[in-house]
Amino acid sequence: MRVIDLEGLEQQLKAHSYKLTRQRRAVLRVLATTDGRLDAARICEDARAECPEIGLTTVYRTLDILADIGALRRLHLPDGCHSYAPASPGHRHHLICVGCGRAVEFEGCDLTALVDSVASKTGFEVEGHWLQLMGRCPECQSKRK
Amino acid sequence: MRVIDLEGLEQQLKAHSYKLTRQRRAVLRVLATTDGRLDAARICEDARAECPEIGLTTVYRTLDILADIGALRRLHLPDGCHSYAPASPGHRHHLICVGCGRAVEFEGCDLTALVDSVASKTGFEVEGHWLQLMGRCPECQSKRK
DNA sequence: CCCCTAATTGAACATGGTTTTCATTTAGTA
DNA sequence: TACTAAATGAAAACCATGTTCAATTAGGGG
Repeated sequence: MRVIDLEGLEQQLKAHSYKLTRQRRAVLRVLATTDGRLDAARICEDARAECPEIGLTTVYRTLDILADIGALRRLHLPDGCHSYAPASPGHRHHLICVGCGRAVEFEGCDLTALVDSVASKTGFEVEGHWLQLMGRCPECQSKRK
Repeated sequence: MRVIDLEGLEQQLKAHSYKLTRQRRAVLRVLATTDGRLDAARICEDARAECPEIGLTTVYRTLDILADIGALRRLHLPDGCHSYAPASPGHRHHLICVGCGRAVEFEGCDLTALVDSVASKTGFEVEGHWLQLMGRCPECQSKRK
């Protein structure tokens, strides 16, 4: 199980002058300690272990905040949108397991050559890109036999 | 206005033994002749010029079929999912205008180095990737002044 | 340390896009 | 032309997400 920096997340919230409520703490803990697929409903369910009265509404609100301040990235999966994965600062992308939904960050994509060539061919101003790798994590590979 | 191969699309449907109905023809024509944003509601609206009785249900069903047989690709935009763009056979990606939603295909991404490096670092079997460029098309650039 | 106030919350309801249901129509074949 | 499975449209169901609003609470000022 991957553990990311729970305190760091709390600091980020405070830095943006958001209050640290029990509900938000619970959501952060789920994000910091899970490695599977994270949609709002699942996060809510897990968060109830620590904070039983939390509602879906609050989960959505918290996810929005975290995405705004860059602590979280929305993933778009083939079957739909809006799973979430914790995001480090900087330019990163995610590698997503098609078996279990686990998301791993990576960096070091270099698309400048591609972007330049496409921009000059089309006349577009390219403002950004969006890249995800899809694959199968080691656990799901062995489960498969 | 980009015009793609309408007859080709019809052939593809027949090749998969789908019937060529008036409704499907209308949807195909919209796909073949538009270059703007294509969500289901807009497609339905446009298709009514040729087939006034077509319903949204049928549009969704037709889009599903076309995505299944690879004639269409679902695009995921920042504000939501599920716009569609006609897809040529082969390995292509789309460059999408954040202003008007127009989508342009391109090819020639070469990610093998990246994929290999990420795969060996993470132990994942990488099965595929998904890349979209976001930018602003020439028209939307001039509109902006 | 406690009060105060603005921020936060949850329940219920609203919304919007997509899917399902089912009786009716139709494309393509015999 | 007749037949049959596929396709259709209207309506209803669905599901994820957003909004409203009265009640609660975090955290700074006193």
